[in-house]
Amino acid sequence: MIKTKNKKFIKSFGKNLSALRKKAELTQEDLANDADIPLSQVGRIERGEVNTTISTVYVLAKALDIKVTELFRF
Amino acid sequence: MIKTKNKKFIKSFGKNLSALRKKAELTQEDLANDADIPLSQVGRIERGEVNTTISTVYVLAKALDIKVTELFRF
DNA sequence: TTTCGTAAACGCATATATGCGTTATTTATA
DNA sequence: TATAAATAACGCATATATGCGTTTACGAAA
Repeated sequence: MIKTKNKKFIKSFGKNLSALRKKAELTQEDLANDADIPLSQVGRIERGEVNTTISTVYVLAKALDIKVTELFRF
Repeated sequence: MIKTKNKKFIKSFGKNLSALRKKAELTQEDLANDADIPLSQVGRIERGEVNTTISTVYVLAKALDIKVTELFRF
């Protein structure tokens, strides 16, 4: 059970990821391929449905060619 | 199965957390209490044994009174 | 050595992220 | 409108993070 505050944090993270992905002009599928994770997972993360792990954050940052810290700048 | 590169990332995260905790002059138990997570979990994260989630990173940052991005500055 | 504080290292159950599909639904484009 | 592209929303199995407790190891101080 995720606490209310954390749910908001996870939602914000997803929104930020979505924005950064679009800024990079990538589709969810592109990002999924580049990060080598399932497309469905990218969707779930962006929608704030899952409390993703730091290793996934790492591969997403790599694929977006940005620093991990950028994904948390919101 | 965590990839080699990611294992290094997780290890680095743990080391950084440990350093920031000590800088805040907190024991693992203090941090666990403040972040409201099990003591055993703090240990596992610091040793790089687990690929922790962003919500745990969030509560750790809160407890340490630092920004989430600081935990990824390494 | 003995005691104490701290961290490591267990075991085990439960919740949930992930991985891999498939099927809607929405959005954009011809 | 029709078609395609992109995303959402499923289902389900597996891996693993978490939660909680206990035990062991280790260093420092008495």
